[in-house]
Amino acid sequence: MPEMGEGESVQKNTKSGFKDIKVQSDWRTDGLQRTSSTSAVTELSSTTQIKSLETYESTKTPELSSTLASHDDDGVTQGSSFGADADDESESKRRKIESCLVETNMASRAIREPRVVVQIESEVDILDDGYRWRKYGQKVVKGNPNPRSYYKCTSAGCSVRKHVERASHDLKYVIITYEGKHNHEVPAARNSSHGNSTGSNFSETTGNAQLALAVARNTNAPNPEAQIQELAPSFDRKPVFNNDYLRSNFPGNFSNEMNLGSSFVYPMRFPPIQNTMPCDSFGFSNHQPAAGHSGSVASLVPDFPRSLSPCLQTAANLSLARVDFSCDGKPVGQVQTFLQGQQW
DNA sequence: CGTCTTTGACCTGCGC
DNA sequence: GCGCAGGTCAAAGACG
Repeated sequence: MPEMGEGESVQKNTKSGFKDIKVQSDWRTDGLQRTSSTSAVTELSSTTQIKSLETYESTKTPELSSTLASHDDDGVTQGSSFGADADDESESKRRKIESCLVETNMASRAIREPRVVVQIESEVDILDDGYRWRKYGQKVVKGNPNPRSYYKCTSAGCSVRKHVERASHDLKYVIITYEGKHNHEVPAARNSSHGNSTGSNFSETTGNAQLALAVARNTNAPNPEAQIQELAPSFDRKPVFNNDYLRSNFPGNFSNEMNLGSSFVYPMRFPPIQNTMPCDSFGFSNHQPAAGHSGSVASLVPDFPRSLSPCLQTAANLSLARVDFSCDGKPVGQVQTFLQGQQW
């Protein structure tokens, strides 16, 4: 299968010297076959499903986000396909899938597992996102010579899972897919199972990866409504930066409106750190304990773990596909339309 | 000893 | 029904 440029389903910023982080959130219907993001997006824009979506959009209900976000991520998840499968998908199949997007998603939203896909340029496969994970399996997936690792959150009662794999199209990238939502705080004593998470020793790429992971975190919720509700306070957390990491670099304020299913990609640039910038510059408040988030970019996004802050001194680009951050200030860098013609 | 990784086997869904 | 592929289980071993 031809490797497609990573570009469609997951926007990629290619500024030299910048690390790219892509986040793609998704709620999917269990068992629903999915097309690649690319195809799904394309199709949605021209089908009646869109109308339904738009209707929801007008009310800006959580359902909209979840529904729209349902465009797949499998193309991303499977590095080999990365959206390239779009051409391979039969029209009928795609339509079948699309037809399910709204109805099924709506009907089964409660049981749907939220999914967030993150593509990170990282030299290491094992990235610390603040939570503790237990590896429970590894599998070589078709089209990707690199094995996919499966992890579960080790916290009791937390069923969040993630799988990590190298993108077949570019080994520099790690694709992480999160499923589920953590029902607990970031472990206070974070001896991550993912090792190299001691903060300051992170490589640049690792650091960016951490950021991306954190971005992905909590962008998934069993119930979009619940998610949004949760996200709101999360953004208000006050960051405590022990290591002067990137806190002031964040280009804008994340508001309480984090719409998964955004049709935009926000390339977020992380210029050299400026330690003098107050946390409030990001719109963070103090109502959240800093513990567990110190020295981290965690505060930039919901529940950002403290350990995720590494080395963003060097600039980084964040492309948050389908993760809508409403910023007081406009995102640094251009806002790219992810789903042309779609506005939700 | 507790935690985590490894890895082969098993389960399940889907397409033919 | 069969085979394939993805996902999960669980025993065994490694490690601190």
